[in-house]
Amino acid sequence: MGRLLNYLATGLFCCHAVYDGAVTDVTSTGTATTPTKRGRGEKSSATIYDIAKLAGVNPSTVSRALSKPGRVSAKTQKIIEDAAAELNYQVNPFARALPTGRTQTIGLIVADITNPTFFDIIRGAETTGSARDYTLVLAESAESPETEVTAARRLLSTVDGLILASPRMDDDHIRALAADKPVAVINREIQGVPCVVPDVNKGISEAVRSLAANGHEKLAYVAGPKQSWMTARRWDGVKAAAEWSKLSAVRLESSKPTVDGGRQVARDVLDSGATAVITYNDLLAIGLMQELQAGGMRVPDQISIVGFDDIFGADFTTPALTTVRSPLGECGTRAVTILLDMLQGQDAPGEAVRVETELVVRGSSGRLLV
Amino acid sequence: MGRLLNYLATGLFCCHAVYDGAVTDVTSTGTATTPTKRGRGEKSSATIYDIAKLAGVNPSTVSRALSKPGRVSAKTQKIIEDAAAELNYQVNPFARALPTGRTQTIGLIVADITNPTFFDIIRGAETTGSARDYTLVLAESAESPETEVTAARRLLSTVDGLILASPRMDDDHIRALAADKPVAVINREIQGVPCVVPDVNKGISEAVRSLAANGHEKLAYVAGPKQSWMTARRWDGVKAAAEWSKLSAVRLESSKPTVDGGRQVARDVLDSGATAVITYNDLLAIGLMQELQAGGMRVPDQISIVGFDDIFGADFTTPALTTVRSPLGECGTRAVTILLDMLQGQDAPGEAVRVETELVVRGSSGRLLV
DNA sequence: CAATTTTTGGCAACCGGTTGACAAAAGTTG
DNA sequence: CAACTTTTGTCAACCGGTTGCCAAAAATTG
Repeated sequence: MGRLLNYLATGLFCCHAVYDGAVTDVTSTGTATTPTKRGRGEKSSATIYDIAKLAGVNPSTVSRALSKPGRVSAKTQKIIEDAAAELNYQVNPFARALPTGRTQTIGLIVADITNPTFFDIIRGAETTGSARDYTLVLAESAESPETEVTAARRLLSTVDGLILASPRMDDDHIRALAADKPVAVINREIQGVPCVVPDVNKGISEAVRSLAANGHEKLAYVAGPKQSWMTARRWDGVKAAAEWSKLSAVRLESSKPTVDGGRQVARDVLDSGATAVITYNDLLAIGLMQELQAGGMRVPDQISIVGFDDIFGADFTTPALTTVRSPLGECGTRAVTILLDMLQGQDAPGEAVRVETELVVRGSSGRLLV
Repeated sequence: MGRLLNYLATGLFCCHAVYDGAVTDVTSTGTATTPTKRGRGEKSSATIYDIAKLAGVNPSTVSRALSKPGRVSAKTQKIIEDAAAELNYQVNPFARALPTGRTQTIGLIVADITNPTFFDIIRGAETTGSARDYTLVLAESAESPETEVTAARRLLSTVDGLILASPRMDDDHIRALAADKPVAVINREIQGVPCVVPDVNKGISEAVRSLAANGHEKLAYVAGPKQSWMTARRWDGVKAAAEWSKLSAVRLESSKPTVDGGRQVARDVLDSGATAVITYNDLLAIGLMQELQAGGMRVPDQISIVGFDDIFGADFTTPALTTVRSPLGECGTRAVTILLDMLQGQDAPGEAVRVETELVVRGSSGRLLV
């Protein structure tokens, strides 16, 4: 890498283009009145100067007509809009961002693009953003707090606001970011920063109650990454619910929150003597179930398994996975809504927004047959 | 939506920020010598003018030092770099893009972000792009040719080059795009446009040969979407391989290339009398297998199922899915490489780049027990 | 050491929008 | 109909880089 490329941004962007009209024919290669061409020979698109010339007004009037509703008379407005449509005008986002700093984009940082947990968050955020004409910029932190901080800093200079999904960095870093621009956090609660968190208690209570009703007495919780705020919340929930239902609960650690991590923890699960397991996420549950079945255990006859999140593929397994569903899509939607409202000058919600979790009963949990 | 928002881009971006040094401390909130502040009160970052002042040179010299290797003397270069490091300088991508048109980004259009088939392509493209200091911009077409064309046009104005993964639009549209800026296509072959396509024949031959060896005589192929170029290639491959192995092959249509579509086609599969099925993709295979098992069929004893692509989750099923793996990650990598080479003035490869497919044997295919 | 070539840095214009200040035009009111 | 207020459009500066052109400085050559 060149010595100076240090200063360049790199990475992965993705953009679902929504377009609600105004362009008559995207396929046409040339227009009747050719707009200004760029020196480098590419056919560039029309500018507000082209429109101004065609409409017989000043460029700044065009700018106002196109972005300040009500600032120009209806008559001029019409003329300009027609000219814009005729020239097939599209704003140059760079030119707009340069003086204003506004980019019509919001950032979203996730730990791992390929982790299905985040799909729904991304989807929800994207959809909600699109509906309000915002583009979502998503960065990956590769599960590393340092990378996450760097990515967040980098992103913050390019976007109007930032969403952190299951952040791994510490509270102070997040507050520092929030001091610069609007920030919303998903899956973690931080004083002074707007947060959207699934309220795990309802789903966990349902799960534990269901397990108790099926004759289980000893419960194991397979934890996720230590830095994850959620892994602690879920364990708290499990402990509390188990106490309430008079079950014993033990916490086991996993090496990583993946299918592989689930396989590796199978030994510990067996050793613990638990007949029911709740895991930090679905991937762990799937790996665990595979390994247990490979070792001859019957699910759910001998051991019940309950996952967390209800990710894509949770119903591919046999038996299909019982899981506590987090409404991840809704989290994404809520976070974007909060952020955009803040950008429009509204206050952030005083305390964390809670969304409900619920138990999805499938085949991997049930009555204990001894 | 406002009357003028027509002119705005909306959507979803994602960006994995890679950073290879130069910034000493991303966490520091204030620097010793405060750079220019923006009117709106945000702490904005240093500009080349700040650097120029600090280094005692002209801004244009700073610009050259930072982007034209070898244009300034080593001594000045050093002074400027030090000043840049001290001020924690980062280029303003908008300011750079405005005069040059170069954005250091490439576009990638996929049919559906949540379709796991594309994960590996995205990952591969992202990784390769990052390594060469390019940002990937990804757009979703929602499986619609029209949306795809619109998204492509929109994107093309913002990126330096475009990658189309499994495009649904027709050849002429793609050629029109390619006339404007560098374009590379994945999963489809188009004369005159650089393409990266998995060579399905090897993988399919292996699959069919393996099925024949296991005593199967009648084979069904469950096709994907009509517009998909690949669905035809795969059927061609299956037909040819079946003929070679003296199997009979029948083509069945699916309503959509999803788990649900797979479930729906189960009836037709049974009616066809085939004892082995190859599907257009893994999702179809998984749905089909679920439905057949639900109906009491034993896989693979009574019917063998082979999917396509080897997506995330293909091994969640019981039995795990046998599938023809497309090296999707490699496709992404290759496409980006071609594109970046073109951007550096190299010629596009004269004909399609082929990557190998291979059979991954898991539990869902095997000997027919009658 | 003068003449010539090459290297290096500065000037100024430009990319395509936005926006504060201001004046002309239009509308209101007494 | 004059005086005053409001609406509407123009001017010009600015955002932060890039780059062609030119002259000063340095290096090379005779």
